[in-house]
Amino acid sequence: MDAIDLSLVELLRGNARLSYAELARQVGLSAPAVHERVGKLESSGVIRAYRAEVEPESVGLAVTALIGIVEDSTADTDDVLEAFRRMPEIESCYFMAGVESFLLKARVGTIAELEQLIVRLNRTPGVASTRTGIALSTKWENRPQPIESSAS
Amino acid sequence: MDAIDLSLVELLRGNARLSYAELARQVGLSAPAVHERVGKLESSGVIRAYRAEVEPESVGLAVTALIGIVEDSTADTDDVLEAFRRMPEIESCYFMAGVESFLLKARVGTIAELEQLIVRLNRTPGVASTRTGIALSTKWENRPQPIESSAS
DNA sequence: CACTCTCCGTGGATGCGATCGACCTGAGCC
DNA sequence: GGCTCAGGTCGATCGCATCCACGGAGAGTG
Repeated sequence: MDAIDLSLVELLRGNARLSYAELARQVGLSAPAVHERVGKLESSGVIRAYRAEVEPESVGLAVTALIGIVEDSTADTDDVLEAFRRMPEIESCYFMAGVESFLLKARVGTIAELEQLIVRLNRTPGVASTRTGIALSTKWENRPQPIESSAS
Repeated sequence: MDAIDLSLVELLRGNARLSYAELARQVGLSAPAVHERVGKLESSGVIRAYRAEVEPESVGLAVTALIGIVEDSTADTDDVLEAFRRMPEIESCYFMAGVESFLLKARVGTIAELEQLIVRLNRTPGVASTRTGIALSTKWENRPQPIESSAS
């Protein structure tokens, strides 16, 4: 991870569909050199995936909710996680410090579907309680932040 | 937005670097047809961006926090938003129902930087109080969910 | 110092993909 | 029927991705 790798990561965070030739121009190397560097960034796990960012409403996901989860005393955290993993509505899952062990971000089409999701969450073994907040609007999400030069 | 558009969106959510030729093979159209459809999806705002998803630690962002914001009675929500927008650490910003008007997801390098961010947030005009939860680990994030056939 | 090994690059060649323009076809409408 | 338009296909051209052979800088070693 030198300065050029950081530039490549930053460029691809801004636009994942840039061609290798274009990346090469931006960082001042040849296209094959860039190709190899990006390949290494991918296989070393620095770059995890390339994703199109989609307006959720236009694919029928109008409701966004953030849900805190309190585990009960019998909970096996791995089992709880596995149960969450099987619920496709849960887009993100953070393991938190504090009373609420997890914070989930879920997207569903309707409030009725959200209700069903919450019921399922509360029925999940190991879950003591849930606390749901509804997002009225998403001002922005996953905004890439400029990278400073300090990494492994 | 017909079924083919939905397939294209889903394919690109899974891998934003697929070539038009490959997309064309997957959906059973010619490459120019796919090119035109994707272009329309982009300009109509369904596809907002293409982003590389990066392991945060490897770009020096080891600390993730979720911060609830309570506005005070004098707050102008637009001004508060604008102030948040100028803080690059804030990756996502949701406007919420409930006592806490906003929920922010922030990423910083160190706990000390998080402390500074929280101080800045509390000093922001219109902000009455903040409540911060620290993510010990991110189990997953922005997982694309399979699309059902029902959209505009 | 000179040798060598390795890493990381460059340049050239080649086949595939992006992209443009010409043309085709079916639906809706007068 | 005949027009028009949206949305395809096909073919051609050019740029890009990708493979390969080669070269130079720096570290370790006699």
